[in-house]
Amino acid sequence: MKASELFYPTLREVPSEAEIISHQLLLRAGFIRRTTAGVYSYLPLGYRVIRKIMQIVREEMDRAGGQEVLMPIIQPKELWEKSGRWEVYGDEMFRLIDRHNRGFSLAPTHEELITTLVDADVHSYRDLPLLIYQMQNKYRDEVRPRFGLMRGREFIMKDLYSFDIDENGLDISYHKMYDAYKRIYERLNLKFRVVEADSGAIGGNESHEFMVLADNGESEIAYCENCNYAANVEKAETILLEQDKEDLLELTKIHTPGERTIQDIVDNFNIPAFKQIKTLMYMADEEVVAVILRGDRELNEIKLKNFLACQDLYMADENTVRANCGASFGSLGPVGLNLKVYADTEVTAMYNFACGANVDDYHYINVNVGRDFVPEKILDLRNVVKGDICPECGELLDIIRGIEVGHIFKLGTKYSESMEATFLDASGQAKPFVMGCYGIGISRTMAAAIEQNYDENGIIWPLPIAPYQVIIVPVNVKNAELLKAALSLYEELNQAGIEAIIDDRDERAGVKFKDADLIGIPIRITLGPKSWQEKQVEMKKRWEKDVEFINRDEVLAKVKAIIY
RNA sequence: CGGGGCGUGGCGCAGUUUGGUAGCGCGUCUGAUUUGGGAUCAGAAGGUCGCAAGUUCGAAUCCUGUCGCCCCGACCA
Repeated sequence: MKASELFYPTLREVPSEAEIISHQLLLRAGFIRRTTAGVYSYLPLGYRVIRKIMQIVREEMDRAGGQEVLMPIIQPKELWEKSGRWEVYGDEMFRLIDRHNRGFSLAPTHEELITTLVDADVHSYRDLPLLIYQMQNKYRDEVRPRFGLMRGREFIMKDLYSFDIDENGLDISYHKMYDAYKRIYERLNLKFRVVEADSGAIGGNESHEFMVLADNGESEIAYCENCNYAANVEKAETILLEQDKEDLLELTKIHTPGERTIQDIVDNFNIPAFKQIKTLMYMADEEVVAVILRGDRELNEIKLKNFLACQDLYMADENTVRANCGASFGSLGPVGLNLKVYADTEVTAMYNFACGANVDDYHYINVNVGRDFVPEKILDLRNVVKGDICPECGELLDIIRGIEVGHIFKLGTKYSESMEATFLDASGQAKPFVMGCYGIGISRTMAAAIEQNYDENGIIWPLPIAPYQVIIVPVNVKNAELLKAALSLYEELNQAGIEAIIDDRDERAGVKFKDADLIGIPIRITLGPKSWQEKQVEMKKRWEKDVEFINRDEVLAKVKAIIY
């Protein structure tokens, strides 16, 4: 491709809408343009990257036995009513109405449709297993789209759905996908980690997320260097260390006027946070419940929600709190509380701690579990932190950040049951398909690749997904001999199947270098007047600082050596 | 949905408090001089100031409404 003909409008300044690096660079380098909130056009360079990612994903899906299909994005309301998700999805789902006043969704995912589709034509266990996938736009009316491609309202996803006879079959399909996903991220040349995940609203039990590691990733990953344990902090567990027992002191109520936070009590009563208890009030559907944690811990709402198996979970407002406890936020505690109290496991290892007294401006000290109150249930409810104990091996956990680019679930029969999708097994019995679902955010992967690979000059594309592999820069196109030499080199690379750009624009060298760095082409070949007299060119790898002078005739071989 | 902010040429912004000929930098076009890390000089094009309805002799500026966008939070692949 000739740069003079390529549509890649680069920007010198950072558009004000872009907050994170991938968004800024994608805009500046002319890869994408915003159409409306959370919706983007992919320009030629951006779309090339998308296609490369798709191609790698496609090859690995096919290798694992997947079959690609294309399904509608516009889907009838009835489909979603059948599974119950017309309600469940709420405002997250784009909805539209046709001229006959019929309701439709812009599909956020395709479980309903694929299940219906397979059910219509697959009737026998002999036709299973079946692995069907699609790559296309999906829609989610995010409350707040942000971070460019990272959290769009329209995004490109690959989703594969597996249909099996039973749990054993699902295990096999699941592990095929697990392996395929690892291959994909290895081939994309991204640093990633596979983590145990909460399966969330989609349902099912086993679930893994594939995280591209990046310092400003949205997800936190707890991992163990020692044993490979890795889990999303939403899911990560830890082990309770045995504590020395203490003699139980007498429960005492103290006056704490104006003290509302854990930190207040730390500051003014010299009671460390780990000797206090934090009491949180939640509305679980219609029921008010209390949750207690060590004072310096954070509640993991997902763990709580999963345990309570409720539809809605949110923090109770002040009126509710006062009505149920007789005091406001700063003075809550489990003692004498007439509500179900769910206690984090760690609380059982605490003695003589402080907490609110359910009377404004009063706290208890020397509170003890069992003697002063009895929790409804003791369970793991907190977020793990750096330094917690690995649940697998007992070493210490660390926390790193990542971007979720892939997620695999075992769905079981959740959708096949609600959609009444069955096959006949060997004994002639109708059975629901046992399903799995396996997603990769294609457009998000593009953004994640940048978050992991950039410098102050721009993007540094991993070779497998770079829009072009080589950029040839004749320093001065008015120098006819130089331009001719550059063009001949360009032809040679093209013939050899190397994807190259030649920057034949009549621009100053500095401009060309800046643009080449910005768009992140991995290999730059520069032809300058001086070295060309020796028939030499300059080769620079985008991810390295120094340049190498090589003979013109070596270029193809050297480039191939880097690429393959 | 709660809180905060912004809509002025392609991009980044000033001008709005106190109404009076719409500005700056970058980019774009023309010419000259330049030519290895976003050149210099000279000239030029390009804006219904988000939209609508008001107040006024006069509105980017004041009032009302409306749309869009951004940030923080709750939510999420």
